[in-house]
Amino acid sequence: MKELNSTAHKLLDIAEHYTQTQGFNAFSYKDLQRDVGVKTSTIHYYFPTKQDLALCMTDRYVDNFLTMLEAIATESSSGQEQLEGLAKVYIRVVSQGKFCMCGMLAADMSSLSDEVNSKLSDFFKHTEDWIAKSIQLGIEQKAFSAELDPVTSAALFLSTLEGGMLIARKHKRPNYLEIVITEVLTQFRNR
Amino acid sequence: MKELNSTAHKLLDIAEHYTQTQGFNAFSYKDLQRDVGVKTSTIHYYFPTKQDLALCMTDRYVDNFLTMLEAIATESSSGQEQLEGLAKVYIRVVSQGKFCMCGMLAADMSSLSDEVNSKLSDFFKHTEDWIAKSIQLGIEQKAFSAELDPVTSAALFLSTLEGGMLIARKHKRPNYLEIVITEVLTQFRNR
DNA sequence: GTCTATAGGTGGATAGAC
DNA sequence: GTCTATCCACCTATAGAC
Repeated sequence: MKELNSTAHKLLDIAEHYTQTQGFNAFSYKDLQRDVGVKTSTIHYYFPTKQDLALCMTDRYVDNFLTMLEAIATESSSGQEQLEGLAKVYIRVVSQGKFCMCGMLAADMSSLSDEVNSKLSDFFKHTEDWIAKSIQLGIEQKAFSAELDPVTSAALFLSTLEGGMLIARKHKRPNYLEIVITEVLTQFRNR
Repeated sequence: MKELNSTAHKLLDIAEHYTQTQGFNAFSYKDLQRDVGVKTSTIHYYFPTKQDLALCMTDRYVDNFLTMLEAIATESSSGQEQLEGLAKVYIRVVSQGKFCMCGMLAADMSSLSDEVNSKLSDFFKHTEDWIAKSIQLGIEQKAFSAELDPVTSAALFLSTLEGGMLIARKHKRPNYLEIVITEVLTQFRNR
């Protein structure tokens, strides 16, 4: 990833916020101009096309997200607590009325370049791999059922996060996501 | 719901297709003009604003969906088979490269009127109620664990469908959705 | 690096003839 | 009910001055 100056980062911040709250096709360079205080021509200086913006935004987001996953895994040595740590992040996002940025871009995938789409697929794969490791750890620690297949269960957990988030946001009820996560974790323990 | 003539239905068909494949903000009246073969002014005759289009589209979709749910419940007297029947529908949709129309509109909720948003919330609530009934039935039939809470598990199942669909479509791998559904149903049996 | 100015296209939407 | 013609606001994007 390139080095970006403060203006570029502010632009990405706002673009990311719009993407998570409204979708990639629901904001314009004019919106960024209003919110950041630089003209649209300046925005084009940093991100010549909106596809470039999407690419940088995705790069930065995925980078930060993967760093955060590492931090959660370092902070907690319990597989179950790692999943709960990840869940907490999703719950906080939805309580701000936002959706997962990559989830939103996945919905808007037809508007995005192959390059961005490929990075989105990687995002889901990496996150799933991280979840699978935590589940594997949880099984070894006897917190989760030995019957679980870590890979399949990781797909289920991630699907639950994304889908629960989509519906919780629609209902404006962050607690909805909390409930479905609690339920899937309970089933991981008792299967 | 109003009675709509053949042209209006064709327009809704195409609008629905665009919504499920690209999102509500990613198609225009010009796209409908090209695909249906009537001028944009004619489309405005049927749907004066794009919000009106969204409303009619949602009404028709939800109507058809709830009818389909009734049909599935009638066809199959097994709770587990009812859930599998619903799952099959979602798998077919994702195998066509589409997302759940209400799921997509839920992502685009900031662009939609309160009326449409309220209908979307109802869609998820009704579908969840239907799922809860099937789970309750499955418990009575000893197919699902007696430990399950039907309401909570229904929220989990619906979240899994929506999230699994979002990710499966991103990966262009309908089988992904099939796997997560199989997993959640397995956990319903063994909890 | 940020600006003014503007091009060229597309968005949703309307008036009025047939 | 469908058309032609058109409006105007907005969109992404560029040229060129500072």
